[in-house]
Amino acid sequence: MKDLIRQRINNAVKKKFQIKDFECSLDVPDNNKFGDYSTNLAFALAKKTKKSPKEIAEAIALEMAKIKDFQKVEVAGGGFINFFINPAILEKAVGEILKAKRKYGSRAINQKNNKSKKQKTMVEFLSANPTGPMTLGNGRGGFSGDTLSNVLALSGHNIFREYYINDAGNQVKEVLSKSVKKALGIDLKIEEGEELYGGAYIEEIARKIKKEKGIEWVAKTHSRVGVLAAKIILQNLIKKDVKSFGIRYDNWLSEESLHKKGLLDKTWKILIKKNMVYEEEEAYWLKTTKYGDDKNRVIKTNEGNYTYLMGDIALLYDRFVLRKFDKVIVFVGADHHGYLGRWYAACEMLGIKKDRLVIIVMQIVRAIQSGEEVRMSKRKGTFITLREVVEDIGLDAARYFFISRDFNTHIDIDLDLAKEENNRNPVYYIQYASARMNSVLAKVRNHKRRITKHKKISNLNDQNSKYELDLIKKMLEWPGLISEIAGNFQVYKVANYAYELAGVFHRFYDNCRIIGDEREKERLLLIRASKIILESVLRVMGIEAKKKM
RNA sequence: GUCCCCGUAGUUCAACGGAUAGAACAAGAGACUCCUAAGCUCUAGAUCCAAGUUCGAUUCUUGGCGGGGACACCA
Repeated sequence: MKDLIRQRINNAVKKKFQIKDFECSLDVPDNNKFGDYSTNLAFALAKKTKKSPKEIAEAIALEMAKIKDFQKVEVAGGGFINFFINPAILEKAVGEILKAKRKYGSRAINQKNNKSKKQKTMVEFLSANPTGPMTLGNGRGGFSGDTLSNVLALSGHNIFREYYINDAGNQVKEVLSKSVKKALGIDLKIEEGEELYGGAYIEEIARKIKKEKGIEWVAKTHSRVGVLAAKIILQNLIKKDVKSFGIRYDNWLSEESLHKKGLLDKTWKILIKKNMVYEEEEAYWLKTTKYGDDKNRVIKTNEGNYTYLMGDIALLYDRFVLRKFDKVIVFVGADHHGYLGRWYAACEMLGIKKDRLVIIVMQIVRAIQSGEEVRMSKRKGTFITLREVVEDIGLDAARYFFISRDFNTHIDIDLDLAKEENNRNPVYYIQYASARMNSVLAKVRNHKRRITKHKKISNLNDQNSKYELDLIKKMLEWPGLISEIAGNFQVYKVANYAYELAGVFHRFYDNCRIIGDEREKERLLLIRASKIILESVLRVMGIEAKKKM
């Protein structure tokens, strides 16, 4: 719909002012008195043409009013052009929804003739360290990453979901090892200031390892204790939760596997060859400042070990060069924002255009309980697991909560309040709309056994169908929203849209009698269409479309 | 000290640089002989401060103030 109008605008501007290149907005105004769509193009063109916005707007409006897609084209507010869509167009659009069903809005429908290859896109999200259960904060990346993947898939990307397991570093090989040993009462040196993982889960894992391998093995083994513990955590805690939260992955990639394949050595040689490494104070440094980083980074320590950065670079090499992804999107927490510089620099060193790497930085999630922040620390064993929260408030509510917030905003969750106020979670408002749709359709099925088959809705006009029109217009925003989010990654807009869609549906439902009304046929079609859209939206968010409540 | 994010009704969140700053919850009022009242309708209530950019700034720039996070030869 939007594309269509934009095209019409371009034609009109070309005809009237001979201008091809210009930018202007095309929005759905908040207030429907300003039409179904609105543009500011007259302001944009005012400078170029040296005419007043009003003059320009009137000329364009006059031209566009000739097109029968519009019922009315108006100039208002000193130069805005407001378009009122002809209801006949809306009738047709509903037919398209009913025909396309769950594919409505996907690229397959929008661009049938586009044979260009799908973009091969990787989304890495969650990637919680295998040193403990997933915490509350992991919910943000987990659910948003999952949702973004769904949106991108719908918009025509070839999506590959990957979880990166940090199983090769100190945290696992040293800290986790020691933590397990300590839990088993094995004597070991703990340096001052060194913090180990604690809490019940460590004890449980320690017992399990002891049972499997024997205490002797644990006592005389070093890093492999941690590696084993990480494996157990990944298997018994993380993968299990991920599955029950409805999150899917195409691949679980272990950092250790990159080491074993010799990818770090290989990437190291490439960097040496490109003269990107220098030696100073017995360590090796990477010249990341050459590509915009604020300082150079150590890449091999004076003890001869690669730093974590080397692993990241090998990972970039693996994803872009070996596995040939066109684009890689990575979700990271705000505590990693300082790494962006070196990652982008590394990309350029490897000859990878840096816009192929998209890093989404999510702000921190904090938990408040009894008025105080709960400091999450796997080491102290004080943390709130994502599982606890999901069990408390339910998966749908938890998903909605995390998905519905912009990544740039900080989230404080008051746990007491969250439980108490859970029944006010917007997700129920949305699911209630779904339940109402299903309920009406079920009733019709029972009485008449068959829902009318024809797919055309007619006789729409402003007088008798304000609520119907509002519903249709909202439905038609869905395809545009998918492509918008595929471009700007603002996943929270899906959640907002779901809420708005439910809202126009509730108002329609309350104001328009369906069964027994003279417009019954039309309204049933509307319900079927809105069910298609709402279910599509909920599917993207991984939230159940309830049939009953 | 340097860097990143945030500051909007009492509270939680919206608003590609656009028109009268939207919702929800909390407060107050209203409507069911009819498809689910977890819904609908109405009332009251907000842009942290100061300059700048321009037809127009919650949005962009600069400087404050306030909150959060990051600044390792750890990961």
